[in-house]
Amino acid sequence: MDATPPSLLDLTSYLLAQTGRRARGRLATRLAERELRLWHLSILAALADFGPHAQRELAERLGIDASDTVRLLDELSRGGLVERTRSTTDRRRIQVTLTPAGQATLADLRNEAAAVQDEVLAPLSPAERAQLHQLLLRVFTADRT
Amino acid sequence: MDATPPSLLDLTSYLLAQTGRRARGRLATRLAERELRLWHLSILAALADFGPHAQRELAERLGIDASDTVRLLDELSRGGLVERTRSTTDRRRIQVTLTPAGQATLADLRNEAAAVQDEVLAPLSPAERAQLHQLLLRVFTADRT
DNA sequence: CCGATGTCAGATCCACTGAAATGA
DNA sequence: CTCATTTCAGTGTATCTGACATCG
Repeated sequence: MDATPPSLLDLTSYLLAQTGRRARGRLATRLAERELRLWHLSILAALADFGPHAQRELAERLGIDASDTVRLLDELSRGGLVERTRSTTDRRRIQVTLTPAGQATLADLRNEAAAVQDEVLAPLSPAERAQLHQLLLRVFTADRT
Repeated sequence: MDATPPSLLDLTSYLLAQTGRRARGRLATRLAERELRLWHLSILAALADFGPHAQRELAERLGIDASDTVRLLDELSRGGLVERTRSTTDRRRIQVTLTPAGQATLADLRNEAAAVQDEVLAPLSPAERAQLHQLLLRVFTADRT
């Protein structure tokens, strides 16, 4: 009596939304144990991958509202994971850099994410997971208008 | 300067969450023009696929909180899309049935959903879409604990 | 046990302020 | 050189959603 309506299962977009929601939820739960949320992970990853950013650049890259970025960085810097230093050339800008502690937690969080992924994708073989990944990647990148 | 961090793109769960969020958002936008939301579609679909439900059954089947179900049904019945009738055998239960108007809008919403899906999955060939659908379906059904 | 109401936390979005840079 | 405009960080807030707690 808890079967999902077949007409919804026929919609790929429904499956996408639901499975995405679950993956999101599971990862969020794990991050919550460290008092972090998904955006924190995204920010740390962006800093690790691309080096220091101005706050505005971070917001733009990740598609977060600038005002929310401020608050997320407040939390990260309170935990000592990032450092804010005012730019000398343009005193409006604030450069955000990843601290060693930030790098360490990022490595941790990546492990958590990998673990969640193993749970969620458990029913698929390694080859199928790779396939799914490639398909999603194409859908995702095409949509970056 | 707006590229997503590669270390996030490596996470299938990240792609899943993001593409899911977008699909969700797009569909929600379309439904909003009809003053409806995603859960409304789910409820109508469940009633069409499985016939009348008690409210509790609907909540369980769709994984919605029971308290939210009440409010969603309030809105649907205000629009004349569903009907609530108290069960004669168990007077605590309320049977929810789909009205003809509900069936009509459901058909409409399915078209909208199909259109959104075409947008989102545009970069994939028909064969690839089918592949993606199958993979997601397995992930989804396995997770119905 | 079921339907219904109230409420709370999280996320997203939007408007605004003040400081600093830029350009006519 | 001055004034208007734009850019940036930061604050405040409205809204929506999902989850929970409780009541009849």
